[in-house]
Amino acid sequence: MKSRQPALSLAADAAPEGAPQVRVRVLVEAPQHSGLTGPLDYLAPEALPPGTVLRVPLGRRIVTGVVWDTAAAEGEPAWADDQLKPVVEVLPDLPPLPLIWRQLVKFAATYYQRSLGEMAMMVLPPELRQLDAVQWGRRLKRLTKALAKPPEDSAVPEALPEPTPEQQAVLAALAHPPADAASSTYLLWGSTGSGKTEVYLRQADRALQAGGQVLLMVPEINLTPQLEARVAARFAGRSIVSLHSGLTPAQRLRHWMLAHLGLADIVLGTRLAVFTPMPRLGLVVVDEEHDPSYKQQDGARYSARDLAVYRGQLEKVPVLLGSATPSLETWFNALPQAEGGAGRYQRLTMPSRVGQGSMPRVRRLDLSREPKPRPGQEAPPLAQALLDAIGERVARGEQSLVLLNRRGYAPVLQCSDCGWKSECPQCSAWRVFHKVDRTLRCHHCGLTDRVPRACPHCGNLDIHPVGRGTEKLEEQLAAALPEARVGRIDADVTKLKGALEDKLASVHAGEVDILVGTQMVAKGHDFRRITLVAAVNPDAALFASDFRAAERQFALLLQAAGRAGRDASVAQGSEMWVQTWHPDHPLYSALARYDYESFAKQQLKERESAGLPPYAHLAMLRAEGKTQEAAQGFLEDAARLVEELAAELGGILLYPPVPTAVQRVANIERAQMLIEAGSRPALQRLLSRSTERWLALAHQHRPRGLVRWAVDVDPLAI
DNA sequence: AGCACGCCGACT
DNA sequence: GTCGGCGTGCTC
Repeated sequence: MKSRQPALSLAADAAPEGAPQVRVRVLVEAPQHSGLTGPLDYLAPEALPPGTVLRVPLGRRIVTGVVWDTAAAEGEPAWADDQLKPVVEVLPDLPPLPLIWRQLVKFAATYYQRSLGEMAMMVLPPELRQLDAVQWGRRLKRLTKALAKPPEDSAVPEALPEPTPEQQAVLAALAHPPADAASSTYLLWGSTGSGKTEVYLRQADRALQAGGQVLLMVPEINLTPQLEARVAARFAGRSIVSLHSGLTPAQRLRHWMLAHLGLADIVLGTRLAVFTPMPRLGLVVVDEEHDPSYKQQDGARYSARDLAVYRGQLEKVPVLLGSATPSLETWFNALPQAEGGAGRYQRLTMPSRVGQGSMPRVRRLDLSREPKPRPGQEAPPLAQALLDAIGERVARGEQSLVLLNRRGYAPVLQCSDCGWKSECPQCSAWRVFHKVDRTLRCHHCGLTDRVPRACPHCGNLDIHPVGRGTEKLEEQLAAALPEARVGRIDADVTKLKGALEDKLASVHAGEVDILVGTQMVAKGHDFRRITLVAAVNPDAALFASDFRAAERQFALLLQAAGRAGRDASVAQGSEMWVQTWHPDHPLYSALARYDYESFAKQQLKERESAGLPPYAHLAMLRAEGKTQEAAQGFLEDAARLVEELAAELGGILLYPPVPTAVQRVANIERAQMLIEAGSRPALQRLLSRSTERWLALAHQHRPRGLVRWAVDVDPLAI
């Protein structure tokens, strides 16, 4: 039996004569609602430099922490020495996290309204937070032993392609930035296939030659194996590490440590890599900077692209943002002031495709002119003309890519007699019919059941699918074009490890004539033999309530179009088909001309008149509760609590709370309240003064059924 | 978040 | 009589 003593004497007893004397302030993992927002005081036997990673007692456990600073902030009530617990141990031979890392963490915590401790610990490799000093020592020993082995140096450096005139111009501009440049953040605006990657690689080479490290960020690493391969081939003699959530915890720790020690030359990673300490950082590249995956969608909702820009300024190193369809924020920042933009970034342009490849011709297919199917007759899977065009390509041995952004066989199942629909019992959403395994699956909470034989409501045997997803499209195409080999790639196929690679390999090997897929296939993959891309149902985005839907859709369609015609020999006849009820919509006409610039101009005009980003700054206060009233009740009180402050700051609008698009997920009701501000500083001031009040308010609302709440700064969707 | 304490229902 | 449900509160 363990005898327990009062905590105070425990600390005093544990400290031997003359031992721990120095106070250190330590960040530990402590979520916002814990009330522990700043660093905690501990005693150490000697002064520990800021950034030191150590283990400290917290309550009844021992946790990992980071030394933040040494002096207590003024005005903060300091704890008495005899109330402090001693530091347990320091992780040996782990260099302190550098000043810039701490500045970045501080900025991110402040900007995204999270506690310092949460932010700091969240951006360290999860494995590091688990290890004590002994375990850490063992890991480090293994790491150094592996490094002692001489690197195999068998790689033959590949012959460099001659840069195109456009690439040369961009590289020259990067090499000689104007002396009066406002910043060293660049937007590399280059059409799909214009050779942006070659610019990244050459610029990376320059940074490496100058003794620097390179941080190369990509949206999703498993979707861009080709980039990884190219980097590896180009820099064969260099140490390249990857950082993303798909690594094992041990790998991730090892790669992070190599970067931190300055032993890795290139870090290729997803959004979490933006926080990797790199002592010799010389260049940051953010590929496909418009991609929504750069925004973290839970916990601390940071934008890795925006933090990369901030980090570049901190480190005084150039940041290269690359895209064919930049986010409107970035576009606005790169637009010269003379053209109504912010003129913050320097814009570099590469309009042409490398080699003889050209973008496919865009054909808008007007669905309103299609013959209506006779009653009782099922509509063809695609408009006849499109079906014919695909058929011709099958006959010629060319490949087609058909995009439909909906997984499963049918989005809902319905009873023809009583009208029952396959509603999810836990969410305000339909459960999707998956024919492959005959299940009904909720795409929000994951609830899965076998498809019922008969209607669960009235017993009728005739329950039928309504609408269609990729599974059904695959089936329909196979039936309509029996001579074609049809394949499918979506999140369901990819769930199995290695399945994506297998599937892609079979497409590349020419074993598939028609590839059906969701948006994930439109990203990144370099398909040489595809000469037709078709978007089957892209109209939904035209009228979505989300103000970013059009921007996203334009990027997606253009990216999809970029999948076709990569090979000069087939580029001539390649086509991008758009099946639409609104062929004259400005989005499609801009797409048909590959005119991002005028699309962006028109979108910016709309954003300006609607008071939306980049002309306004948004934050979303989100709440989850046991009932919708609980969630909305909190938001109403939250608004009331700060409306005076908002009025004082000026230019701030607090919108009424509303249920979220999918109101209930896993039996939790969700609501949100939009906050709009004319300036970023005003929004920041409001939020920083509000979060502490909301914290206390949330406490009062807990018994009333509030479950969770959070602030989302610069939300992607509203 | 963990992890305790604390006060009410069904079991060896 | 105890095991255990999760409500409330604290962690330098």
